[in-house]
Order: sequence, then structure tokens, then C-alpha cells
Amino acid sequence: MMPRRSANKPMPAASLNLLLALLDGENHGYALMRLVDEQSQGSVHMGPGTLYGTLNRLLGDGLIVETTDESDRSGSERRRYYKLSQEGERVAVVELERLRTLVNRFRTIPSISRVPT
Amino acid sequence: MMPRRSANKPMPAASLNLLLALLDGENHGYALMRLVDEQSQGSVHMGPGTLYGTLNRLLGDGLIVETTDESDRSGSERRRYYKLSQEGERVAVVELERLRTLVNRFRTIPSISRVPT
DNA sequence: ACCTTGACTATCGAATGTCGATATATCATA
DNA sequence: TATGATATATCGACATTCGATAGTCAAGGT
Repeated sequence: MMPRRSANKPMPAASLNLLLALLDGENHGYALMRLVDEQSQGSVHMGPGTLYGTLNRLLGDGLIVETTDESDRSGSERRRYYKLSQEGERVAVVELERLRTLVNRFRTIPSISRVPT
Repeated sequence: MMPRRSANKPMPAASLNLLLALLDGENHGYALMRLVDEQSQGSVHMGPGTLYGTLNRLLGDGLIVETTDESDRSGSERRRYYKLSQEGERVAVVELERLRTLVNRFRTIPSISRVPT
């Protein structure tokens, strides 16, 4: 099946935030949700509705893969672990490059010295 | 009336792109649309559907103001010009700061040397 | 004169993405 | 035993984005 995202277009914010959180390494959903919050100092809250839907989309797009050890899930272990696929890693890097370029274009912001309260 | 966006949350991509395009100075809708395309080397296409809806939202939120000289619009001049409001400028800067921080957090990306084709 | 193309604003409906609430279950701590 | 944190999951409402379409005007070519 066709990948849903064509090569070089920006991806939805929630998807990107999860990919970036996964650059820190393999992790499970709930932890990723908190990571996104914490790493942004609370400015980017992600709720469960966004989390699990987005994880499934990323799975379907092949950008992440589940690494859960199913034999562990017999007991009380509910966590599902995910890591970036090679493609997902590539996409994350491309997105970071885009942001880098964007930020650099506004390295010097004209006529802004003080930010009013 | 309450502003629709609370203080320190990320804004929709299209809105941000327009605010950033307006950091280059006052401009009219169509030009902004092309600016967004060009400045991103075509990776961020914005169509008219997104453009005009978003401009109106930004107007309603007080982040931009219209600067069209109405006396000019009697003839064949259709352009509507916009510039950042003080608030809009502040928001643009805050968003840029957020991106800067994000990009800096991934200054060094672990274990990525070559990006596979 | 005719036709096409690009500039420019505008609106519509469909598709996509995001949010908040809710549900369910386990475990730790008070 | 009640409360709150952990953890996954789904739902419907809402917000955002996209693509198509439309209309007007000016400019250029044939």
C-alpha cells in the first residue's frame, strides 16, 4: 500500500513530537506522552486521545515498530514499547532539518528588542 | 472577549507560517501564500483554502491587522494588506523561541551519520 | 477580437488531526 | 479502603487543513 505521507511534506505536530521523543530511545506510550509534556516544559500537552491514535497512525505508516516482548505481557505488564523504524528515523531527521532551516532564517529578527508583557 | 488561544501553547502550522512570513513585513494574502511556498523551497505548500480562512482567524484573534488603504480599492485593486499586530509579533517571537529550544535539544542526534536513500 | 494565463480574493465540503471525557484495570500509598 | 498514579484504549466533538471551484481583472500572444 501507498505510504500516506509523500516524501517531503511537514507532518502533523503530534506525530512529530512522538518521533522526536523516540529519538531518546525505545519507550512505551504513556512514558512518551509525559516525555512530550516534560521536554517542552509543559507547553505541549499531549492527552491519551492524541497519543494512542497517533501511535497507531505511525505504526500504519511504518515510522515506528512495536518492540513489546509478548511473553512479558501475560502477567500484569500492560506496556507496549515502540521504537523508530529506519524510515521513522530518517523522517525525524528530515523534519529536524526543516526546523533548523526555518529557525536559521529568522536568526536575526528585525526590530524586536523587548517582548511586551 | 477571550482570546481563542491561551498564552503559551503551540499554534496551528498554517497560522505560524503566516505570522513568520509577515515578519518580513506587511504584505497581501496572495503574496504571503507564495512566500510560504518559496521560503520553504516548496516543501510547505499553502493553498487559498488554508490562506484566507487562516487570515480571518488571525484577524479575529488580533494577531494581524489589515492595513489596506480603502481609497485604493475603488478601482481594480483587489489586494488586502496585513501586518502583524504587537500581539502577533510577540506570539511569533515566542513560537520562534519554542522552535529554537526544540532544535537545540537535538543539536547532537545520537547514532545518525548517514541517512539512507 | 479572441483566448489563455496569471494575479487575487473568496467560499465550500470533505478529509484529517486534535482534544477532553470516559472506561477499565493494576498497583502503591495513605 | 479510598485515592491517585500508571497504562492502554475508544468515543464524539471540535479545529484545522486541503482541493476544487468560482469570479474578476490585466496582460500577452495569435
